Amino acid sequence: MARKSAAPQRRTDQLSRDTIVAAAIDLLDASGEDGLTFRALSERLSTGAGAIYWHIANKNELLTAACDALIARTLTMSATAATPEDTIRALALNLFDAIDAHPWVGSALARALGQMPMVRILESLGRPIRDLGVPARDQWTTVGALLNYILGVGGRNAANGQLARTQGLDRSDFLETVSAAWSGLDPVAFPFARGLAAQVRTHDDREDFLAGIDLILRGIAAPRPRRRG
Amino acid sequence: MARKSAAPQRRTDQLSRDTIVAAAIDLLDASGEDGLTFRALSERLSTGAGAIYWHIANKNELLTAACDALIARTLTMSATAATPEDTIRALALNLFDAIDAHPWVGSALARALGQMPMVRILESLGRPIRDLGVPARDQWTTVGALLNYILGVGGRNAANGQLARTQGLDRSDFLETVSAAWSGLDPVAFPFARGLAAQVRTHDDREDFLAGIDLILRGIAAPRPRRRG
DNA sequence: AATAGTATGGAACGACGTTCCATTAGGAGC
DNA sequence: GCTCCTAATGGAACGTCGTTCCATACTATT
Repeated sequence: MARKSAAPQRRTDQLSRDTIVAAAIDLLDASGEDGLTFRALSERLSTGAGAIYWHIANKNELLTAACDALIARTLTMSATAATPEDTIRALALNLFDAIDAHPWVGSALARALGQMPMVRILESLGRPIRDLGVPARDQWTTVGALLNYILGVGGRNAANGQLARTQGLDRSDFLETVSAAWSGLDPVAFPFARGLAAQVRTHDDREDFLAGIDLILRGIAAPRPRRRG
Repeated sequence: MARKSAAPQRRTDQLSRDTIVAAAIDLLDASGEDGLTFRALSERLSTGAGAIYWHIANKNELLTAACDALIARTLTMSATAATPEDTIRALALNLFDAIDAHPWVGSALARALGQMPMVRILESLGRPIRDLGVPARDQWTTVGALLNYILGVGGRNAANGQLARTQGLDRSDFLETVSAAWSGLDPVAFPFARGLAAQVRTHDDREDFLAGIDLILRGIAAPRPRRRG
């Protein structure tokens, strides 16, 4: 007896949130931010968009979940080091490497404001910050400063990855272009940027990131000026 | 004599890049990042998408141009203050206020890597950093740290604005939700975040931002440890 | 066997960025 | 004056996206 349409073949294994998140991470790693679409996801999981939406509210939630899975994996690697400073340094470097390897994490983090992935990072930074002797009333701003710095670097890294993918030029080509552009800036209006053009070509992102962390750590250690009132 | 189709009525005034950028800024301010579409832009300028594309390469370039116009306007307001520290503080606060008033600038900045708006900020930070006595070899990382911190805050602000617009809840509602969520976290796994839940509700973004700038300034002023090698 | 709730796969909708194209105004050369 | 050429315009059309909808099929529970 003929049905109205051919019956769609059903899967035997159940689809699950974790399966979907794992597939999303694969897609993001393979094709960048733009690679995560419900069509590509459907094909990869041999299903339809509707089935995915049964487990996931929307794309943003999926992106945050993928980001959280990766951040959680990254943070569990970070053990405590000899000093609180070294713990923070190691933690920050682990995050940098993770974001560098998966640039989409940078932009996903920025959109996951008070949610799990950020909370995890906050928590991991919290203990060493307390161990540094930062008084309770300063802990909020201190961890915030570190977090914002890391987010800033992460966001830049995400933009870098996105640019490289869409423009099709690799990192050194891009840096060469920027360096040349800065060299050609008006020397009266932009003397400082002109002077930095050479470093655009030769700098090392990872070293610079760590130098920034060290700078902030020095700021944390420095005595605070007396408050007003 | 009848033509194939009604002749489209032509404008007498010329469309220009500046006109388009100005209209884009209006749309972004009025309706957020998602408010800038070529359809809305076409309607506002009483033209078609094709005419806009004659002056602008693509949406990303338009967004960067809008961002640059606003950043340029913001930075020209910033005069030099009594001390280099105060100059940096004033500059950073001007940027914060601009991003706070126009949240889309935060995410536009992140995507405009080596381009004009970033160069402008870099340049404005460069002079006071030199005046602080930062040696030439450290200026790159120093200005980078400040820039990344500002970008991080900007990105968070952008996400905030986007969230508020799409979810339809205002800032205090959102903070209340986050604070409640953090209070409900597992006290064993997340003691630090739990302890910060109250501050989520009561903190002041602008003050915290300035506290972060001060922290970094203290780090800049602190003596650097001797290098290896 | 009947039913209710859970889960699936794919079609359809509306909106977006971008491309294409027919058309027009304005000036240069004659 | 007229013709050409180019800069510019306005809107239709294309392909893709996130999301919604719905007919269908499994799986317990009665």
